[in-house]
Amino acid sequence: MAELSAESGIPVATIKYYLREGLLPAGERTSPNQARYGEEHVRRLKLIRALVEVGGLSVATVREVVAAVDSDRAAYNVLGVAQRALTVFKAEVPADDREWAMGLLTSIAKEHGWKFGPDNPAADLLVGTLCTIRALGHQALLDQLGRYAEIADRIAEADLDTLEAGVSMDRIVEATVVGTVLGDRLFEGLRRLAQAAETARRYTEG
Amino acid sequence: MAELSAESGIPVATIKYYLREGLLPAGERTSPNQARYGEEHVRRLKLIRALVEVGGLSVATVREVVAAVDSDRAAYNVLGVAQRALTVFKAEVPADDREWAMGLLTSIAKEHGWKFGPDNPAADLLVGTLCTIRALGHQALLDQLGRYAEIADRIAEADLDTLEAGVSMDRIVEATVVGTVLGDRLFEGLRRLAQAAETARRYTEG
DNA sequence: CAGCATGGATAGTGCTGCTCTCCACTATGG
DNA sequence: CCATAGTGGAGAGCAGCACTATCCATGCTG
Repeated sequence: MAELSAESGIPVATIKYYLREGLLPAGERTSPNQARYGEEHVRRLKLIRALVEVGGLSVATVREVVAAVDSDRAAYNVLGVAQRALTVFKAEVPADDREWAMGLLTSIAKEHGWKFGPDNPAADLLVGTLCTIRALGHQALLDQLGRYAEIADRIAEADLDTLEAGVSMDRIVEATVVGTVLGDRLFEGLRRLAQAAETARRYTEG
Repeated sequence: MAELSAESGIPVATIKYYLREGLLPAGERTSPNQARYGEEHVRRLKLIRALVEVGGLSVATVREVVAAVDSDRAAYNVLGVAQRALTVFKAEVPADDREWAMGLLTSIAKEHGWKFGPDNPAADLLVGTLCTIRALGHQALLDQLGRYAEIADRIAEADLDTLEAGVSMDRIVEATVVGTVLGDRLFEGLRRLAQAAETARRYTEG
């Protein structure tokens, strides 16, 4: 275990904590008080740290995510499982606001051929966010929703191409998770830089 | 204050806490133990809750953000101030990894005409995220970076159009903050739905 | 066989975001 | 004029989270 700690740079106490919390599978036992840890444990630890430090996920969420990574090796519907664990909207909004947002979202979805059930967490996030934006009175942002949706289609294409491109089947689940969590952060950063550049482009010669 | 609490749905104790923490400006005093709160206080409370609950910001970050909203009414360089408060990457990466990521980012930035200083928080976020993705061995995601950057340019255009469209000058700072924080969440949701749709499109008839 | 490391369990720590209690004071209804 | 309830303000308290430290029986190692 000291070796695993040295390799990953994570304190032994923290590794024990992750073991307890079920984020990291137990090592292969060689005796009642000895266990062997392999490459996959190092890999898993890196994934955990990435999700926690970069992705900002809670330990509880990471547990769900790695459970999905471990169980659903059928790759089929991976995205759904990952999304269910990763996307949550906790604040609550009035029912009639929800209805309005749902209507808006449904019309957008129809335009883009998106389908979702009533319990879809991404739809829930969107409905909540839309309501919040409206409550704050930023109509202009809502007016652009269609345009943003169009761009989202572009991104999704790129996302799926990424998965198809270079990922072996036994890592596709992990790639999906990384692509979702780190992909969000990546895009956040790119958007910020692009915003700054666009601002400069528009207002610099003034 | 009871009135303010009723109007906003936030407990009095919490409002006091926000006052103490400097998120909410003090009300107009009418006597040593009485103050009047106006429309702008309700508005500010809504903003705080939106940033905390939907945006997931910490109280400390919200303090910085509202400080920016209050001070920099010159609209000029608002984005920079908002970005500085909103974008942080805390995990650390080895110096040579950083260098590699910086090189990659610089070449992308050159292609897109993006400019940034060495202390730019968005660049920092990107460098850290790129290093993490590489450490996890997801090369495919890095290969798509140029494509993502292109899409980021599209989004930034939409973002700036949003600001120019319907926002009066005295709210442009708030609109920037909302557009950044809630805009990220909004886009997250759209991306998820689009991903699900794209997945269905590609793999359904199988 | 001495001594240190191991897996495992339990308790403790520091931080965050409230929440509760107390206080001196004052607006207000009777 | 006075009892009551509500106010702004300050301090302590509390629950949850992500660790971190301590302890222990065991067993491997020089």
